[in-house]
Amino acid sequence: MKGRFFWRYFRIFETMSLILDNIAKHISLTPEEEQLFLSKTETRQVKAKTILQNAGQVCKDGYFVNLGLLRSFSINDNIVEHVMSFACEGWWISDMYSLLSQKPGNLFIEVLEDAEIIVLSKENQEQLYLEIPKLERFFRILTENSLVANQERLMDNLSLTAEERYEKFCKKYPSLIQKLPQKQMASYIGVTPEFFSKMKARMLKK
Amino acid sequence: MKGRFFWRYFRIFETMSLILDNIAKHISLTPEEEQLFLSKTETRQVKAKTILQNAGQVCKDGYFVNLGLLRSFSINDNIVEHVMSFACEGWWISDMYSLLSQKPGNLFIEVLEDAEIIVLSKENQEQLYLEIPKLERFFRILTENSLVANQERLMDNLSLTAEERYEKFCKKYPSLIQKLPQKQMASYIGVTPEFFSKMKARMLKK
DNA sequence: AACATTTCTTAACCTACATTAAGTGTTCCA
DNA sequence: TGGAACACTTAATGTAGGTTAAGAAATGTT
Repeated sequence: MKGRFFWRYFRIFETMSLILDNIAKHISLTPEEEQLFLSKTETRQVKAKTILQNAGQVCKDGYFVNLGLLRSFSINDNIVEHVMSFACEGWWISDMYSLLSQKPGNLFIEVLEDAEIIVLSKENQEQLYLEIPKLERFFRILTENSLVANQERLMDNLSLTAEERYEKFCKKYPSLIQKLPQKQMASYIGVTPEFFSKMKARMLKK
Repeated sequence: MKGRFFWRYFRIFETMSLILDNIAKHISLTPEEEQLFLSKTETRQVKAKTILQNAGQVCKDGYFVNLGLLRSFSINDNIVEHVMSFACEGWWISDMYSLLSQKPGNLFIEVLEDAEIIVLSKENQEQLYLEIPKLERFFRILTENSLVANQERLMDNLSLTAEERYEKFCKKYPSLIQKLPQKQMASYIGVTPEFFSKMKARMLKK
């Protein structure tokens, strides 16, 4: 049992710097600023299948993933799910629309694999902007990269076949393919699980 | 002929403040900072059909539209065009991927209607970030809003029919519908001009 | 180990949208 | 002002991907 605790805290210690490394890639903070940043966050262990955010509610937090796997998705006509994004180690995830507008959102955020996440509340984020203005730059760059990725995905959906989108997805996120159930991938590239299955069989024949 | 010049300069004078108003919605600049900002930009008159940015080239500038109408689009297999975005009065437009990465882009930027634009080069933008750090916040917010709009469009493409996407587009950009040729709208919502035409006829019958 | 739940596969049939092609306005500019 | 280029329409035919349904694997839970 001791071992368990050891590993748990070791892991937290180890992953604690992941988010700081992430930030350091774009701006440089002093050790004091780093501590201030961390003090405004909360690290949380969450189990698979936990719903962190429900559609219809106002989103209060952004999440940074230390370990594990999350997804955000919307539900259509109470039936069909559409994956907006996945987030694994080192990625941020949130319902940006709701977080920014503070209006009820359309997205669910769900834990796909037991995860350790860092929670940054909207409130604390705003405070941090005032206390460490450099963070404006960091989140600007983060958002810019998100936007570019999203624009590419949009154009891909308009111009590529499902097969081409799948191949692109595999190249772009090789680590995710191992972890993801097929239906999640199908939803992300924008086809039904049935068609996805057929498509994969067809691709194997070549 | 005198009249022409008068109106031309009157218009520039008048629209000059559009971009400042735009900025003032999110951050407040001192008059000096406003002048500094403007001094880093260049106002340009461009005629319809001008191509401001070519795919395959590195994008050096962002454009703010004072007057007129622009679009960005990519071309598939040298045949099919897909509209990424439109920009009319008060909107920014650029090839974000290329502008940020400084790698050759995939987008064309074309003037659809004679326009007056404000050009902000990447270089000057970076300088302005250093001289007026508040601008980080402004462009962060701008990018955030872009991201949210783009995410919604992506989900709409995954979950709505062409008819529903068209209706949404009409509600969201009523002023654009008047100006845009149908084929541009068709391309934006992601269908062929032929299908778009058929769809409109079908919708009228109801 | 055994049951329930979820995921994946296969197959028959269906539909939203694409393609091709031909014809009819419009716009523009020499 | 006339014709070339472009924008829009209509219609026949084609197809990528959806729907429904049923069974087989895999996974989780007790």
